[in-house]
Amino acid sequence: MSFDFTTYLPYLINRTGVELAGAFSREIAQHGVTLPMWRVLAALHYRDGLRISDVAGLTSIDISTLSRLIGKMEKRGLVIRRRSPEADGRVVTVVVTPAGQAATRAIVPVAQRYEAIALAGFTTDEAAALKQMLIRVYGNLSGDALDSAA
Amino acid sequence: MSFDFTTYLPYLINRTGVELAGAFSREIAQHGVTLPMWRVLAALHYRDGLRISDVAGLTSIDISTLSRLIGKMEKRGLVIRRRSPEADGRVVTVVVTPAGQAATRAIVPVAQRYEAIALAGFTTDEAAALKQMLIRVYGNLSGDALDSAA
DNA sequence: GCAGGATATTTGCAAATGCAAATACCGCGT
DNA sequence: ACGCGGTATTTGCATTTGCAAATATCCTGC
Repeated sequence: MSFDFTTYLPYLINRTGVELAGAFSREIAQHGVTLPMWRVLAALHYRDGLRISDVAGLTSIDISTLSRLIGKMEKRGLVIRRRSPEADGRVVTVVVTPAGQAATRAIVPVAQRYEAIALAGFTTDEAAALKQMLIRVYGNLSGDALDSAA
Repeated sequence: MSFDFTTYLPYLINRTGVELAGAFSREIAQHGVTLPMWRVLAALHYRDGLRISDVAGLTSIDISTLSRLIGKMEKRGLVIRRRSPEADGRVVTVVVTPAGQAATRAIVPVAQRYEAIALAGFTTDEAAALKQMLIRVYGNLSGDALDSAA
């Protein structure tokens, strides 16, 4: 049973993610935003007015967790839930408030700094290659590939 | 405020980790083991009889969460807590039982299959390069680099 | 125009999580 | 031998999480 823990891809990804999340979380707490909240803000910065389910898809946060998280963010004045009566009445879209935009503006430089720390010593090409490979891995995992394997 | 969400490293790492974890968890549940439990088993497969704090370091699981997790694993007969009276009496080491070994044997092939799925389309060199880069990133994050940045 | 199945979100609930305080133990200095 | 700061683990507690069921709305066929 040969199994080398230390070069096992899911392990390497997990520990890197946890480490990244921990340090970053502590710092953005000063801006009154938790890490999951930042993820939502980042998704909405990419495109404002997304539906809850779209935010879930982008952030990999469970949709029920997200529903409650959006509630908290609403209470903190970061976002607003909006139901459009004209469109599909089941859909809730999430819109960033000015306060949410301010929080995003404050955190983006922190986020960029952390990425720079993570990629210290990487050439531009190396960093791009790493990202591209992670995108490929994600592509391999999403959707049907897994179902057929199970 | 330029910030491209879709090529932001922590984002790419997080979503890949979540996707990987979700599919894999569902499958190993059939073996009566949760994902955090598998992480512990994998760490102990690497080296049996580790201290709780060492397992925490290897698995990136919080030490208090781990204390309770080990308790559950003990109840399921996967591992045993051991306090050696001769050595430092504060230390608890964790030892795998035959049932734990059997579970590990059952899951290792599943784990390998998932890694293969994740790395589908990668050459051996590419896969090695990806892993090596993740190890470098982790190195950049652990320890002092972050303190000086905060 | 209405029943019935599909989709989007919310809510109930039990379990997992992480921080901080408590506990147990070590070893040094006196 | 004793107290004291330091380390390893556990426990208390409030929060977060995710699955499954409930709710609300939509849409198609009749």
